[in-house]
Amino acid sequence: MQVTPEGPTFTATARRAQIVAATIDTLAELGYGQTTFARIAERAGLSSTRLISYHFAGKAELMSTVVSEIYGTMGRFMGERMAGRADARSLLRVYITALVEFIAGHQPQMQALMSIFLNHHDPDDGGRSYDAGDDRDAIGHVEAILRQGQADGEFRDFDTFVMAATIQRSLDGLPFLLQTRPGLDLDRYARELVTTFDLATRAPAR
Amino acid sequence: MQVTPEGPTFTATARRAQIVAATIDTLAELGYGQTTFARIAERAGLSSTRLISYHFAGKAELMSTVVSEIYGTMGRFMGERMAGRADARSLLRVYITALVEFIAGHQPQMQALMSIFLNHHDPDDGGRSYDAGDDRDAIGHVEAILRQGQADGEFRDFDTFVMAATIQRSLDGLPFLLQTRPGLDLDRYARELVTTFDLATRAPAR
Amino acid sequence: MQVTPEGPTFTATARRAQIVAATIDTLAELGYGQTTFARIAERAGLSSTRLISYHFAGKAELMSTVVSEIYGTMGRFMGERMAGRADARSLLRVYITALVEFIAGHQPQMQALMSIFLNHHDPDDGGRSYDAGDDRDAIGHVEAILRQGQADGEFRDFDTFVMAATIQRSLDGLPFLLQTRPGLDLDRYARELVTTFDLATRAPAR
Amino acid sequence: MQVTPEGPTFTATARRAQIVAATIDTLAELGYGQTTFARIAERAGLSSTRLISYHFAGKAELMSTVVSEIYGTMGRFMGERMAGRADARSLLRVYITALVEFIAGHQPQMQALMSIFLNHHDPDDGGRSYDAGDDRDAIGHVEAILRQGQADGEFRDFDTFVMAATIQRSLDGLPFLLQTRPGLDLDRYARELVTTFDLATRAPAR
DNA sequence: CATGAATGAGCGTTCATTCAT
DNA sequence: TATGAATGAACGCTCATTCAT
Repeated sequence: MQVTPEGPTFTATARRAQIVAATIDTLAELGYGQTTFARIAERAGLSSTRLISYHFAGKAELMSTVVSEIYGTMGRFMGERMAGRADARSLLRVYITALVEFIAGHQPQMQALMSIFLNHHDPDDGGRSYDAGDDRDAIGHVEAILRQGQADGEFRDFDTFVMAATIQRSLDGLPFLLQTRPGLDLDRYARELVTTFDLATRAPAR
Repeated sequence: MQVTPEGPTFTATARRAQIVAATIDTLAELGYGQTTFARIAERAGLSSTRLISYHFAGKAELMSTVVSEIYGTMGRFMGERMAGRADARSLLRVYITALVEFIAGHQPQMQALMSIFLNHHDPDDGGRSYDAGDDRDAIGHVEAILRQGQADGEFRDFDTFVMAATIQRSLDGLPFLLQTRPGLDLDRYARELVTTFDLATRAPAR
Repeated sequence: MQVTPEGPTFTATARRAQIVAATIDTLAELGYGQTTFARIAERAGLSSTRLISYHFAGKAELMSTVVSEIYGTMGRFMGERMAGRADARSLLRVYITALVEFIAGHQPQMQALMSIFLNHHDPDDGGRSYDAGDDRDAIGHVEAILRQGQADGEFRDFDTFVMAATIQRSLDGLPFLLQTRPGLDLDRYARELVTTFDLATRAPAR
Repeated sequence: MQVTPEGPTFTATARRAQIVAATIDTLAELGYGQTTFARIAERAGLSSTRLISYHFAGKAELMSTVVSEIYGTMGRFMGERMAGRADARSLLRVYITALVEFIAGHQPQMQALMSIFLNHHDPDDGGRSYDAGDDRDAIGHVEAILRQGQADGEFRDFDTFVMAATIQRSLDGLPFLLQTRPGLDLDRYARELVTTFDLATRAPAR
């Protein structure tokens, strides 16, 4: 007799993934305000919203699942790209280039994230949005690179927090730019950002 | 005999201003999704939501009034600060410094704007948000400065659109940063940005 | 010193007439349900609905004024046309012909009447509509003619109430017919009705 | 294995029927203007108006369901009664007799129909009421009988449209008459109408 | 005679969620 | 695992009317 380990069934996992995908599309297309269980169910081809309530404890859990899922994918992608880099200038260049590439390839996901960050106020969390917590991670990551560069003498002396926030913002803004300019040349965009922040960060020649 | 031109009464103007102010506060504090007539009325101390419907044709008109009001204030402020500047480096420096100052002094307004831009999809406008149209103006303004700098030989050869968007994003992000770090030194923040974008834009010494 | 007799001012009378006219147009065009003080005021070019409340005790009084006004006009018109007729066949013929003419010349008024009859339930009157009371008058008038015709031997023996109601309904229906068939030949319509009810009512030849 | 075709559940059908019935009663008793979801729910004994919104897409769908339902019942009734009749005089006689009987037995339904026709302006349909479309059907049906009678030489030469409209109006008016005279003898009413329109339509003896 | 301001009640509709299988 | 049925609360908005001048 075989002991089946406890855990979500295959079917359940698939359903959850399907619902998450439909939620991302709805968020990207209609915005947070219009993203209702009814519209998600319609897009996912579900017979009723009941299935969403069944698989997720509530709207909050659904949204945080969406966020986790996207961050997971992004984290794995970035980890692969940045592996084996050592010096800060390379790390920063690769960070920017890779993130532009990821964002370009995951536009709906990025728009979904933005929608959630700016709108989903969790009442149990004192009304705080996700933004504060989650975006700090990204900024922290960049800031670590910048600090290393300064320690190694590669970068000039600037406020690492301000610079990290500026870099992160320039990347986060890409989805909005793409909305206005769908034909934007992304390689060029990455190269321009790399050059801009290379000039802004590097230590002056002696 | 004086002909008094038709127009809104003093009382009406005051009420509208009061409602707009309460709307901005609510948007900043609770986000667009939670900004309902009931909550606005409560914050403004109105007896019922009916007074909002009385003074504004609908939620859309209220929101666009909020946007116009804030943009008006900001435009006047920036106009005063930038008057008399001629060279691009000065203009850019003053633009960044002044906008940081304005944003720091109008945090709720800025958060209200962001809330509206990202959530208020006008169904009559094909579901488009305000963002596309209005933010382009700000980017266009910065881009004009950058182009002038390149034409005058002050700035190096970069993509003015990408650079303008990057600068604008670094400024737009301030409210979020302040939310996380309320004690942020704004003078320093402005100085860091000025330095960063001065290094990133200026023509190399020959 | 002249003693001005008590009573409505000229201005007031004019305003009331203006409001009544706008009400009739609105009723005819949009139906009772859409006939609100706001829409009446708009059509009458009034600055606010307050003027209607000022001149009429309420919606009920406004509506009953509309009814009275139209019935007054119609009564005077019919009275003139039927004067001098003595025999029932002539009276019936003239009644039908004249009423068709009046209705054709007062379509908005007729549609307004229908709207009110079918929709304006007066809660103080036990929810009764105008219909019962007012339409009985018209039927009563026709019935009197029919009774006279039977007494004089001109008409055959039929139920005068049923016949009167049938005749009145055929006339009341004209506005709806005109709505569907704007080009309807009214002279022909009147002649057809006259023939129809002449055949239906007259005593058989001996 | 039996494939059960998709479709409304038994429970859902019952609920819809219950709501439709309550709607008809409310329309008949209070008129269209007072027929709100709240009053319908109250009459149907529903816990909230939400149940109506749950089973019908909106007020428009509810009203058109009411109309369809009544027309369906009426159509089936009339079809049965008129089956097997061939000559126009018989058809007309049966049509009048059967419709009087049906109307007498379905007074609330008839009043509900009238309420809807005269008040439910569909904004998506250019503000047109149901009246134009649906009542034309009834007139068209009668007109066909009249044309046949003329072609067969049974009826004299009259305008079939005017005559059909007159006949239909005399029948449609029955609910209002019954409101004023609840004790009206319906058999007699039908006989009087049959005689009236027989005299009015039949070809003169040669 | 006129009017701007204000109001409570009610409208149809949509929301996320729960109940009962 | 899935689903139809039901629900109370809240939404933006419109109603006729009243207040105060």
